[in-house]
Amino acid sequence: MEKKNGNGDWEKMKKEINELMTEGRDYAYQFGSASSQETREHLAKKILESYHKSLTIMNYSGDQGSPNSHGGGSPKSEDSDQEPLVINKSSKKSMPRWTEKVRITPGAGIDRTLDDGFSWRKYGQKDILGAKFPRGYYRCTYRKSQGCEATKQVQRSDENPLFFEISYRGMHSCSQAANVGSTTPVQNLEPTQTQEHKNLDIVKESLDNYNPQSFHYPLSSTPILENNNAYMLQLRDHNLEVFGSTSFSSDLGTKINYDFPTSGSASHSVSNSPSTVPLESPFESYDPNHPYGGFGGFYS
DNA sequence: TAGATTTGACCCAG
DNA sequence: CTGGGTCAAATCTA
Repeated sequence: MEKKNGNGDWEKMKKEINELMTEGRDYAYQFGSASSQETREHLAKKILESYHKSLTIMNYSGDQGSPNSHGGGSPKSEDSDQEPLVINKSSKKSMPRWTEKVRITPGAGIDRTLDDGFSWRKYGQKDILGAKFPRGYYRCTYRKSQGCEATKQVQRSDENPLFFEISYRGMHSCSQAANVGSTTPVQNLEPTQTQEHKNLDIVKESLDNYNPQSFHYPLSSTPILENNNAYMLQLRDHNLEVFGSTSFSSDLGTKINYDFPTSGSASHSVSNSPSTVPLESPFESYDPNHPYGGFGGFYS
C-alpha cells in the first residue's frame, strides 16, 4: 500500500493517518486491559473514531487522484466522494470486502477451528492464474430465504498450504448474523505482546514450517474502515461484541484485511479458514464457515 | 427427496 | 481477449 506520487500532500496525509492509526492502536491496547464495560465502550468509540478519521483522509486523497491502491487491490478510482456512500445492494462493488488469513492446524480439525457459525454454500470453484490452488466461492446458505448477500472466497496459500486466504464480501443480513455476533469467539490478546509481534510470529511460524506444538492466534487488529453507514453499524456492533468477548480458536493464525469499495475495487489480502481440508488436497471440501470476517481482528 | 457440491459454460469488467 | 466471478445442470449425500 505504498503510495507513489510522492507529493507533499500525500506525505502529509500519510503522517496524519499514521498518527490516527497509532492512536487507534493505543486505544486498542487499553481496551485489552479495560475492566469496566463503560470504559470498553468508550475505548471502542475512540478506536472507531480514529479509523473513521483515517478513512476520511484516505477517501479524500482518493478523490484527488491520489494513490489509493494497496496490496492487491485494484486502483480503481471511482469517484467516490468522501460522502458516506449509500449502499447499493445491487452493486457488488459497493460491498465491503476484507480478507483474512488463517492457518490451519492439522491436528485440530479444520472444520472446528474454522467454524464461524455461519452456514456457507459453495457455488463455484476456479483455478486462478498464478495460483497453485483453486479458489472456492461460497455464499450464505440463507441467500435465498433471507436475501443474505454475504459471500466469501477461500484460497489456499501458495507459499504455505497451512494458510488459507479468505476474502469476505458483504455483511450477513440473515438471522445467523445476530447469533454469531454474540457468540463469536474473539481473541483476547495479552497486552504484553504487540500486534506487530503477533503478526510476525505468524509469518515466522509459517516460514519455519509450522510447529504443531506452538500455536497462537495472532489476531491482528484490523482497522475498521467505514464507508457506509449501514455497514458501519454492523461492523461496530461486531466490534463491540468482539471486544467484549474473546477467544478464537487457538490453532489458527488470523490476519485480517479490510477493503472497502469506496474508491476502488477490491484489493485484499486475506484469510480464512477452511474447515475440513485434508491438507493434501488443494481444496477439497472444507468448511467455509466463518464469522463475518472477523472482527476477530480487533484486538481487545 | 431436499439440500449441498461439482464443474463446465457463460457473463462481464479490465 | 483474458481472467475472475457466477450460473445452473448434473451428481452426490444424508
